[in-house]
Amino acid sequence: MEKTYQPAAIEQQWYQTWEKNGYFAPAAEGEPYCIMIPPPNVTGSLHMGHGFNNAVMDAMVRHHRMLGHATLWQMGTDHAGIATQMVVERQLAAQGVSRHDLGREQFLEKVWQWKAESGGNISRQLRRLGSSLDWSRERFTMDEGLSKAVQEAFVRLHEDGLIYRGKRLVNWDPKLHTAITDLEVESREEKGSLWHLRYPLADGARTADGRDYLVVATTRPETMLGDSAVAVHPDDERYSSLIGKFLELPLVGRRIPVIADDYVDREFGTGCVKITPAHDFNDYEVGKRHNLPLINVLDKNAAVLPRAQVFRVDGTLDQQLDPSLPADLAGLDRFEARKRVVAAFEAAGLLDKIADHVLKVPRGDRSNAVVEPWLTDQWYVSTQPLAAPAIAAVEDGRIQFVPKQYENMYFAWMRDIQDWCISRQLWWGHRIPAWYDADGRVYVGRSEMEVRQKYQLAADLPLRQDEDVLDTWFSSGLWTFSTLGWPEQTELLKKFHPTDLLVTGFDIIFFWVARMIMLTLHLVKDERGVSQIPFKTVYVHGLVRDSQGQKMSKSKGNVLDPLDIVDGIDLETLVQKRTNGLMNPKDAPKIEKATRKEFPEGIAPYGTDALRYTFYSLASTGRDINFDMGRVEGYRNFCNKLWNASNYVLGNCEGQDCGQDGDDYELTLVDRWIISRLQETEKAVAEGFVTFRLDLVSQLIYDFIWKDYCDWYIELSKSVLGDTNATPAQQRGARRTLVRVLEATLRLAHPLMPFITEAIWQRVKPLAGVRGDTLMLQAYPRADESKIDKDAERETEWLKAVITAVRNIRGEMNIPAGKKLPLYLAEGSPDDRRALETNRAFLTKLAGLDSITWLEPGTKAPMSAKALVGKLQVMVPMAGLIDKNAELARLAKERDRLEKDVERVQTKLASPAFADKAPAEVVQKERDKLAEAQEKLTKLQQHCAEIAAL
RNA sequence: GGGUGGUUAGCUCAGUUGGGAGAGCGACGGCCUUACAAGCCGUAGGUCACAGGUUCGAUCCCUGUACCACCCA
Repeated sequence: MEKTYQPAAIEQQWYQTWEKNGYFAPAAEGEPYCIMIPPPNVTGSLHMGHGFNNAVMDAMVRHHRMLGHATLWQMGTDHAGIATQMVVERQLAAQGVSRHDLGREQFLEKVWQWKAESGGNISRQLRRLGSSLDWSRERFTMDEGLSKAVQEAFVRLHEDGLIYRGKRLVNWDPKLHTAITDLEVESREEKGSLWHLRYPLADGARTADGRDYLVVATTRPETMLGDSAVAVHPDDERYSSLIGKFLELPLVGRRIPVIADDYVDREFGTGCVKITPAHDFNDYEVGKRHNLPLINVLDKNAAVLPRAQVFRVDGTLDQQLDPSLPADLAGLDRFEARKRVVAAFEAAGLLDKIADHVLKVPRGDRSNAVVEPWLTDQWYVSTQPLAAPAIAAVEDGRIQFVPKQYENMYFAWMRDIQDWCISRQLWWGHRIPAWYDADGRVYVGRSEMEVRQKYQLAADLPLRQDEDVLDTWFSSGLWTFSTLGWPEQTELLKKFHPTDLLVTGFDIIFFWVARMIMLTLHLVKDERGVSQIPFKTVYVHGLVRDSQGQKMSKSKGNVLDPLDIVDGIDLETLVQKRTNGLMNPKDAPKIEKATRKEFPEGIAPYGTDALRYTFYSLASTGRDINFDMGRVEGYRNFCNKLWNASNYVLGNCEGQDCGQDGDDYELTLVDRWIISRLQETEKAVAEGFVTFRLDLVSQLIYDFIWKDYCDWYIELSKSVLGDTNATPAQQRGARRTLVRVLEATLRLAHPLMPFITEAIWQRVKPLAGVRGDTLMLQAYPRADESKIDKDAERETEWLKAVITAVRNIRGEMNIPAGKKLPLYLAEGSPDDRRALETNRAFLTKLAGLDSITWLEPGTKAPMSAKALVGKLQVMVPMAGLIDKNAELARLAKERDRLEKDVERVQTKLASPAFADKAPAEVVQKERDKLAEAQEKLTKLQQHCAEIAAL
């Protein structure tokens, strides 16, 4: 192997080998295990969230594959209706072409062309992360098969009465010209104004205080054109006499009633609220209660219409109301119209006042345009009937969320679920399988032909298909089964559905998880006709943030590209990457400064394994994952440690007899100890996988490799392999242990760090007597409890404690590491004596000793620096080595510690309540602790006195 | 306003039936000891946000407060 760890030299090569050999596809044998990738957006490029998410899935998948399961982790992307259409439109715009210039068909060709050229970006990036996805079964939501599934789902839901078409108020994005759902709207507080407008009372009516007008307060004056009423609170005495009277709507001249409704907040503004049912969700509800007309005054661009469109609450046209609107406002954008309306009120003396006001402004998450509540015809999924079984599936445990607390979030949303608007006014997406005749009657079916047949329509009756497409999330909602061939009952579907695990961020529980559960339960049945769930477990993880806990975003300039951490990036390129294409270019200098400060040297190439390990170490149950580059570096060092340790093992074992054949070898105490520790680690790791605690798994493996194997076992092995006194059988035993433990450890760590483990394993396998082409397909280590050796562990702990005691003296006394020391041991028990004899060679080597003297009782020891291991006194003579005052200072520290201990335990034991009520064993433990500490303290004080007397 | 999660070492985070607080990074001191300076050895550093309560005993259980974050209205 190379002398130093070079991730770039091994990663891509191994990935290609794995993929080429088809190792990612499910094995023919074994219990099925399946994860469907949350389909990345086809326009997307890899971000830290993907990095984390896929690292987790890959660990689970590799783990199960090595457990011998037929493991399928299937790749796929979604077509991202709005995002993709925007990307392609932007490209066209650069050439001065709009999609309308091209027409629908040609535009879609352009999109497919774009997809072919640029859609594979994310796939390449996922490969770089080592994701063992089955690429041979890669799917795309717009593929023929999935499109068929989408169509089938729509038709069936419609037939079951769960999809309907209706005229409703929707969130309209006037920039993208499409409806979007609540979930795609982000409301943020922005500064605005509250305009107080006077509406004159009609028919000579007067307010209680004698005015001939009411004042309404509004944040959106332009919508007054569509007012249907003014509402007051029914109990508001200021206005009670006016309820049922009329107002004359300024600028428009329409008569509108004063109505009473609980919705009104008497404290807000003037207590009078203008009601605009066609342009506000709350007003829409008020309008329904009072049967008010819905007066739409805006077009699809949110510009004022020349004539209003008036509907009744049931969606039918209202032809009685005069739809006239002020001619000078027609065609004006809503914000321009707002200025004109306010000016007109002011000119007419009807502007009461303008107050500053902070309000929640709804913006589309894609376009950032202010979303307009707008009255349109849309398709809806009726969610109530779907929600009940979806709630039940989680309540009764068929589906489990990990961590469990997210179930509450799910329930809360499901119990208050709104019908889901699934139509989108886009071109890119699944066209809605509905046809209309000239009278606007709607027919739903799988094709025009089927529709004619199904509804017995004349062959020559002109039909036109609905122009709209379906929400991308509708197709994503079918993901777990559409990707397996549904509606056909394919073998894959039978074998792998329900899938086992879904790994996702909590932010899309509503967008995706909940909808998948609803749609799957309704549409997919097993052979006995029982509803299937989409997955058994939902592993919900937090969002990756920067080390300060800030959300990573382009506009904040704190995004990290996972591959820049893998490959490294120089500062200038990083600055450029972060400051290019900003929505707000003014932020560039600030971002540049922060970036230069945070990464003065750019980012070093840390490799995929180190990046992955960092993700695992942060994969605890919290909602935020604060990503810290310091930890990546730490885990890169860990990779390096493993690499170098393996170099040591190979150097000592290649070309040597490693005791693989026959049983002519001997295991020392420490061989048995490391084997025992390995079993315990394997056991705990298995538990960590079952409970999805990859942070604990990563910590266990880290500690085992670095602390147990490298710091102790390898060091101890040197005293056998480099010691001419050791027998050949012992040396064979040591080599055998070195190699076999390393080989098992590589298998243990492989799901987390696939590349480095594979690269090393290839060299280690022949020494360990293992066959196989790839570590990927080896058996995952399982703990053998019979090899857990408590005696070996106890004795090794003794050995480590004595070595540490000597090292402590050496370190504190500034004795050079190379200086060999004489060691005296006194007041030891027979156990200590025995442990010494078994471990004399180890102790000598690791503590750097030139002699060990066991002092029988009564024998006088030279004046020494002392430490205690249990009751055993560990002594390093001071003569010529140790300064009296230095030793006194060291002992003082130790004495302080002991005194604190004694005091604390004494206080505890002195409390009568403790002795009476605490369990006897706890009390006894405290007594023992006190006795031991006191004895140590006495000895220490004695020792201090002796030294002080020198 | 309602809800959820969080607050542990300078920083990023663990802490699993309540019984002497841990890791990595950073800091300090000493070492190129033939796998590894991306390293080795040693050391320091925490009234576990705050206030109550339950308990013999609380980082852990309960209540409240503060602050942070997110979700919903």
